Amino acid sequence: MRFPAGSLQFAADEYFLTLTCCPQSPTPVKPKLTLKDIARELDVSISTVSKALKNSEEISADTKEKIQAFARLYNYKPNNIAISLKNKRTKNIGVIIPDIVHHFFTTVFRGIEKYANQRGYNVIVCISDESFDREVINMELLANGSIDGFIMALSAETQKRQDFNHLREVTEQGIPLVLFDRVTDEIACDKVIIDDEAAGRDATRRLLESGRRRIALFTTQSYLNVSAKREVGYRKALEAAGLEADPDLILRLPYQYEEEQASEAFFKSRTFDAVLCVNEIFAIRGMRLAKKLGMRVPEDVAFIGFTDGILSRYSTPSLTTVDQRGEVMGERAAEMLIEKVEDQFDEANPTLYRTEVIPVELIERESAVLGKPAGAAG
Amino acid sequence: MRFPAGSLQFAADEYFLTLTCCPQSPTPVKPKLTLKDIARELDVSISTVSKALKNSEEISADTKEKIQAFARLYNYKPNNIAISLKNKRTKNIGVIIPDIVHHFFTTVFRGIEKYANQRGYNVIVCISDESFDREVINMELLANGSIDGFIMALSAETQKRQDFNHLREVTEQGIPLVLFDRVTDEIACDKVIIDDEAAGRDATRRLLESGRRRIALFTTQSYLNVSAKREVGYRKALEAAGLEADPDLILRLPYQYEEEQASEAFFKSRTFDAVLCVNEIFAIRGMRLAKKLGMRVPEDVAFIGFTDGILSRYSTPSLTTVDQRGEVMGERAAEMLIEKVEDQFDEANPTLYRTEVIPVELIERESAVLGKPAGAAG
DNA sequence: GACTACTCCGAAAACGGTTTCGTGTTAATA
DNA sequence: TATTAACACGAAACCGTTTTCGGAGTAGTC
Repeated sequence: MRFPAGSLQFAADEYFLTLTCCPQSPTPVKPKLTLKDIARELDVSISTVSKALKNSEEISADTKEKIQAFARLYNYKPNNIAISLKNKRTKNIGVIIPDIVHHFFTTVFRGIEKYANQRGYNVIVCISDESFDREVINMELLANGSIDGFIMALSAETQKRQDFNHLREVTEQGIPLVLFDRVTDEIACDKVIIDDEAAGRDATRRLLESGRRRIALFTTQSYLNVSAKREVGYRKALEAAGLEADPDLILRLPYQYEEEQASEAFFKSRTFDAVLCVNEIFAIRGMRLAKKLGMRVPEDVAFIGFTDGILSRYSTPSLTTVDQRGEVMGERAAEMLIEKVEDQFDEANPTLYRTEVIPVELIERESAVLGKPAGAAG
Repeated sequence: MRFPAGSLQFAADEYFLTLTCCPQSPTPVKPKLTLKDIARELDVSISTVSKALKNSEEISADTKEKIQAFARLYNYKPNNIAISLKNKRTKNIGVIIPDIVHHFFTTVFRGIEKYANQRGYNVIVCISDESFDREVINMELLANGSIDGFIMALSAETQKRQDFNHLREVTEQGIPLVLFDRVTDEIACDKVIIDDEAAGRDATRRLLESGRRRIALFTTQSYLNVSAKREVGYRKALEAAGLEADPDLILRLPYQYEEEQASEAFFKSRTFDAVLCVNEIFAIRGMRLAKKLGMRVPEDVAFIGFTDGILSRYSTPSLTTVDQRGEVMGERAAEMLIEKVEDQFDEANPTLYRTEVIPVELIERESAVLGKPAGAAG
């Protein structure tokens, strides 16, 4: 069956009689149309079809119209995979994060997805689950052509091991990489972070300014570099106020702890009037425990956390917290990555690697009443 | 530069001297090795290399060893895109969800990612953001070869419109589809759901059994079919207890509401001793308001929510809630999808579509003390 | 009538693999 | 010594695009 050349009418049924192959699925499948199919039906060459569909000057108006009409009628869509192979770019970006249930990563992810999607990119996610091996495996898998670039935050285990060969390999292959939040100096690439030290310092300073004097710190094991930096800021703020950091007031908890023994003992054996927590959950659990032990929040003890998640907003009292601006981080990371990716295809412009610091914001709620910041010296 | 045939030693530096092209990036890039490169270096044909690397019987032990050693040394990894094009399968699955920040979807997603990854599949996520258009656009984009199948939950707007042509198109093309949670009868495909009606009924019954008599319902606009089903269950439980559902005790809130006026008015003008909420946030906000208005939870008013998220666990009082088993749903959805995908490549076995109902679990915490379930008639 | 110029289109290579089939070489067999 | 089978490998098609290049046909010019 052939269509008369020049005719612009096609009978849909007829056409699919030729294409529909043996119905093997519950519903007979319409196989996807290819350039070859169109070329065959319209008695032209594949190259002509390809050019006509991109409105090339090379093709006559008549032929273009005919081909375009046919393509539209049968809803032709080019095969992404073939285009990827040909162009050596996939319009996919790989995202590797330690955990998706953690609110902060979720918001970063949303920022990435939002921006990438808007630029016509898709996002392939892998969750390392804080495991070095899964991070490596997933990266290697994706690096073999599936993606144009990576955005990632290092797993806890990777940070503990300080082994970054998988990252090095990827960058050496010329695959753009953007690290966010959990980054390392060992790898030269674009980075998006917040100034954790400044955030820790400012939060502590605001507590001091509001009259608190004995400020405790609830933090994680120190190999998580963001926690370590927040602790440095905490110490600096105390020093600046002429106070000494009391090691007794620092409680180091496992990243995901369940029992409350350690913290309860801590509460009972120390006196303090404020707590800085390196994340939301530590803060919520701390507040709960404080209330259980008869302290009032914020009157007796004030709490400041990190991560403006759902818990901060809805807890009672609601949590004063450092908003890490996850969504903004995600958007910026995606923007930096896509810029690098698209530069690759232009020319050789040796743009240097940048580290962007996203300004954080202290959101004041009920768990710590701070008043106006004093002496906001840059 | 050639390697002496039969030699198993290769000098890495030498080799890359030939491959390294003009250093155009900050660090000179090592281009990825292809079969062609190996063939050229080892003076064999591309087909021989391909076969040797898959340990084909056709190739002599000597040659295989030589080729495999070379490939290992230079860390050859086949190009995923090329394989996808050839095999017409990508080992990617597309996931389209309305929202990633919502805890329930996050856990489902984790279940999907976990199972898929374990089976060697990657996950491409698109967020519809509850928008019909974004759902359609993303689906069409991915359907053109990027993925082997879809897992999705319908956006709110899609459910409101009842327009499912984009789903129909995809299934007609023979692309496997699994719907979860927010599903529709209009489309024939695999589905994974919980029995929302039974969950609503059982939660209500348990409240009745614990002595509550005036049970309110906090729900969303009714076009979200899961909410509607939970409401049906709620009504049936009341009927079964010989009570009538009081329309005055049903509060319908916008899906994402901010002001608390409506709810506060509701609290002040009605008397009730329990509340069933169709999600976690409604419950948390309800409890907060109740406490603010001087009611004790659970003594004066008990709360049961849906979704066992982070809020349920950490709120004060912690929330008694229906665990929707997001992770299990995700795993099962992925399992069903991959089964369908891989069946396609075997033979034509017209497996019918299944709807799997994941049993839910009522997690009893502080906000509603229920005691043992009475008369657990199946 | 020969030359050029332009229009319109097709052949073919390329992307990086897989796979079928054919073929040259060697060794075993009659 | 001729026949055959097994072995080891290569040529080529294929997946679905893009793109370069060349060529056929027509028209215009002198």
